Amino acid sequence: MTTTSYALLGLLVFEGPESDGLSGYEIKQRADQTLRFYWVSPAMSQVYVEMDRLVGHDLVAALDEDSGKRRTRRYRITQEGLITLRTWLAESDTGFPVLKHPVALKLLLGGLLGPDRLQQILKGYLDDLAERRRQLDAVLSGLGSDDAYRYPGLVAEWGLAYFDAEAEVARTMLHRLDELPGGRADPPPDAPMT
Amino acid sequence: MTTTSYALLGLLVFEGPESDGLSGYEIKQRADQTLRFYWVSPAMSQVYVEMDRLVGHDLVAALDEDSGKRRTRRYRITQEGLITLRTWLAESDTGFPVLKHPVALKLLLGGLLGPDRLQQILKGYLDDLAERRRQLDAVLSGLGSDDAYRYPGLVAEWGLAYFDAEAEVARTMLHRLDELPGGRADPPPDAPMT
DNA sequence: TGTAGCATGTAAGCCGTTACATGATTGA
DNA sequence: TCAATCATGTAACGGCTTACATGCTACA
Repeated sequence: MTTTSYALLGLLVFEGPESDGLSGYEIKQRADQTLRFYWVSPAMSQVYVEMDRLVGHDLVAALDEDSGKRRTRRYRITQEGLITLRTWLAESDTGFPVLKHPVALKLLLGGLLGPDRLQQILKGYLDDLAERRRQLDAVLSGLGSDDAYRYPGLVAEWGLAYFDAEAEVARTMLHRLDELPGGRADPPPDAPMT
Repeated sequence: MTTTSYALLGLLVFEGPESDGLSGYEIKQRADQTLRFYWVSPAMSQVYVEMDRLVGHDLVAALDEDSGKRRTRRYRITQEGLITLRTWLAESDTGFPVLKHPVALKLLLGGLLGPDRLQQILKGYLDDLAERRRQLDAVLSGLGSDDAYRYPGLVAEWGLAYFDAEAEVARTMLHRLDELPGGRADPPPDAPMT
């Protein structure tokens, strides 16, 4: 059982006991709306693999629904799944976040690129951030004020704050690069780091 | 060639042309000091695998140094490596950062845990953040004011700003959880999300 | 003399992706 | 009727980790 397994298991919690559950397809959609922003949204194929595993551990119950010629397998969390999830939440070691930040990586090697190009990259990042922020904001609005989505709401706010903080830092870096000497020109291809 | 390959290749740039280069062991140490904070620090074994690959592409030159009975293989970036790296920096699609945030994930499922335990987790996160911040601050101090480390310095400042922003959000969440109704008590094990 | 640090690698295996394969249903 | 969406899966493979294996060197 990986963290991703628990994350997907967690998505099923929000359906409540009287729901039919979610299809793999729907699980993927929920993951795209929530998990994507601070964990990962696993590939469609991986969702099915995880569900098989969870069913194997009796943490999830699968029910096939045949309507016409099409089979839809719906997944619900079991009592055991709920207990296991709660135990994991309370007792597992909560690791430190892992960040893979290609913009920071390129900034590190800025000496090879020069402030100009670096600023282009940072501007691109600002655009991407604005786009993501919009998406997450839409998700937050979609949650409504329902008590059941109180915690997801908090997480979404966390995400928005993170995007805002990143945008501010990126803008700061943009200005810092202006002040840098040796800017405005490409270094020759054999120049060492300056 | 993965992003991690380029990241490790990038570490060699800072050695300059008149250096002997770095041993795999030293590369790992540099990665622990810098890459760790915004990319990954690959396992020792992976460092050697990556170096083999880079040497295979002629982006890195390896030189064995036999002192006594011990062999140390030192790696330097080649001209071709420098050009390839610069091209990658300028032309590769700079993806959006990927964040794996177990604290946010647990907060999402806060309904199963109750504000109390959640606050413990957030406090633990604040401790971890303070520790990381100290480490990164030490790295930044170690860089000195050498021009060669100007960009690494900027990245380190980015990291510090990120840690500070995270700490602030975590503290905000801590207070929000106080205001939440239904706190201060564990939900019964069969309670649905509240 | 023994332990921490320096130094290099191989093997097994997990997690997850992309590519592939198949087909039903809905609506323009 | 065609495309988008719903729906489920298998196969191949890549990237990375952990565990394992080996040995030197400096120093307390």
